[in-house]
Amino acid sequence: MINIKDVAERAGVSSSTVSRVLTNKPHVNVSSKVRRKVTQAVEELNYQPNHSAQRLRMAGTSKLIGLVISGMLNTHFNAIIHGVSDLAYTNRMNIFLCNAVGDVARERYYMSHIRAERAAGIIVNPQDYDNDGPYLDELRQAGIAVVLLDTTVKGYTFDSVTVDNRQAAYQAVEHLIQLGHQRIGIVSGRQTATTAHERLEGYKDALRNADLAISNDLIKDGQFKEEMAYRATLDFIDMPTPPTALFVINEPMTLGALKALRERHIRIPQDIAIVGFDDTPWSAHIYPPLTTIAQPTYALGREAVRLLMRRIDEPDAAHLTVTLPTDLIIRDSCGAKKGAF
Amino acid sequence: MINIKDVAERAGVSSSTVSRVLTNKPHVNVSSKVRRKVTQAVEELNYQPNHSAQRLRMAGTSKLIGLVISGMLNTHFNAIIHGVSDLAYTNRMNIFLCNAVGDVARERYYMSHIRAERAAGIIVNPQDYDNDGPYLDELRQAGIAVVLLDTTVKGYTFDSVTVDNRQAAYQAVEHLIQLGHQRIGIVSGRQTATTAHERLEGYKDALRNADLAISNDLIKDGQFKEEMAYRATLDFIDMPTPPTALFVINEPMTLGALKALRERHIRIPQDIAIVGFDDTPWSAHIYPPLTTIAQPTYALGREAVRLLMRRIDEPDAAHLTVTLPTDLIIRDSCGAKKGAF
DNA sequence: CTGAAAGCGCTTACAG
DNA sequence: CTGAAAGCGCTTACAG
Repeated sequence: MINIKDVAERAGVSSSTVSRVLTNKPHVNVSSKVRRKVTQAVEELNYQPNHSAQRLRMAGTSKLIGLVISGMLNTHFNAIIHGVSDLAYTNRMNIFLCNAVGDVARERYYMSHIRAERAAGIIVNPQDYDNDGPYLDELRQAGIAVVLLDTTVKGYTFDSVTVDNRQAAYQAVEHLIQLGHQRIGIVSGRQTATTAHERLEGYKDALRNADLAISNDLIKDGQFKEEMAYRATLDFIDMPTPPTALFVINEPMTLGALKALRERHIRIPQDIAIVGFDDTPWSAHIYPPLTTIAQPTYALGREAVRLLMRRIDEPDAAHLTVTLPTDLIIRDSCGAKKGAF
Repeated sequence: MINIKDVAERAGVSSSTVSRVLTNKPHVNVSSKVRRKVTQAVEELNYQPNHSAQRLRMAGTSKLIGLVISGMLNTHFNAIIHGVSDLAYTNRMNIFLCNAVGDVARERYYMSHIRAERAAGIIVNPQDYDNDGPYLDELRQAGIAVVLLDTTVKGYTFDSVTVDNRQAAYQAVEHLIQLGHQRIGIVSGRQTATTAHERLEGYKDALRNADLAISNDLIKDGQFKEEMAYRATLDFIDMPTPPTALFVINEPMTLGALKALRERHIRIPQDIAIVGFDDTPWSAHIYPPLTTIAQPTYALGREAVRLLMRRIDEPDAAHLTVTLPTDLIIRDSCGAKKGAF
């Protein structure tokens, strides 16, 4: 592996000079003759500066960012990664992808890795509202910019990018109520995630607002997982008086609910209406086309990077929360297009 | 940001000693008293060794791997990333995620970044069969282990993990032929990707084997993109004698084809049968449920890491190609379940 | 068992 | 305009 000294030797200059032409700063002058010799040597040797050495030398100018997400099997996060990677590329920042897979210990491991790498920043979808705060604050203390994605964290304020989950859920459930549903079940997620908590609150708001009772029988925890939602849905079906509509608060769980309904030959929306959360390219093609809350996923990813760049530039700027709009996409699974119940 | 010297000072030892207890190598001895003092100081100061410095010092022992994929909006790659990230985590390797987005220049940028980071290895889905070889060989010369994913590269041999694309395509098209189809269109991809090339060859094999003519009218390039496939499908529909069946060779393009068919109210499979490539959790829920070739995506990701670890350990081992099996999942879009034409 | 010293590959004041 | 030297934070022979 060739280094700056090799280049210097080949070009017949000092390594200081090589560095100068390569870093190419506005106010340092190098004669064009020397510049040419160096450039040529770099090309001939196919020299590539060692980023580790550069980072070591220039502490605090890292071009690395950590992206910690809680799962890959979810179009929501996939699209966020897409948005993050695009704007990161524009800024020539490089991404450590950290897939926590819903495992808090693994999330912690990744956080410490990001610190050990002296990344400039971290974009994270915290999994543990109650306990992640101190860990993230530690990163911040260590000079790493922190931006939260989707969820927030107890006791600490960070820049964050999210949607109004409560309002979005309210809108979804209100829509079902307007279609005449009175018994609406919700397949919710881990309440340690603020997204799940807020979506559940939005569900309750909508019921309250319509003077409908809030019944614990109609609230089931699918833990954001397909399999758990599958079982929760079966439980709903097996109730003496099953709900006439279901609100399922993420994509994998919507798949689980659909699976359960299919197996039991429950017709959608005639027997049970469904509204999901998160739109995917497939949503329009399923049977029946899925009514769902769409999040601006790609934009969420981009905004996260934007906030991060700002925080890196101005570590002491006021904290910002960017809230992006959601969209209730009405298709057929809610029954709206076939008339109210 | 605190460093090893701070720890040494606090513990009242030299930084050599701190390093010794932290690296914790089998045959170096540190008295348990000193060990305790160091451990305590590390905890009190919440010290985290600087990975860049470690890498610089211990050249050739990087724990970083680059993962270069050609797109994020594709369940295939998402699941591969999942597999890669899981096994990487097991090996405590960390991932630079590089989303080339179908852009060769961006792919090249990422390759040079990975080299500049002195990563231990790179797992890459090369986009350009004709020209990527020399770039990847350069990485290899620089001591970076290379594993190819899905596609290969002209003129150079690397470890690679893939499926038998030609055979898989053959099976898909043969299935359509057995159902009575004689005019089978293919929505193919960039021929600079070996996957696309091989799938097209498999398509031709199946036609030839059934003594059916290979017509260029029935071969359209969707460039692996939804929008292009949408247009290609419209073109198919508008032919004087449209095909009675379509083979679409990846997920985004299948979405595009479905969209075109829906818009024109073409019934599947009665008017046109469809077989896709790549299974997703949604495939079973669409209307009609999609017949498709499923790839073992998660396993592909894991195998790629396995090959990479092997190559890192034994840089001069013989090159390996791991070929994983695909599965033709017969649902309804091919018409098999409703009887042959 | 422990410490002082060298060196990994860079960048950047400091001289000239 | 260019070079010699120091130093970023580590690890590891080398002494003792």
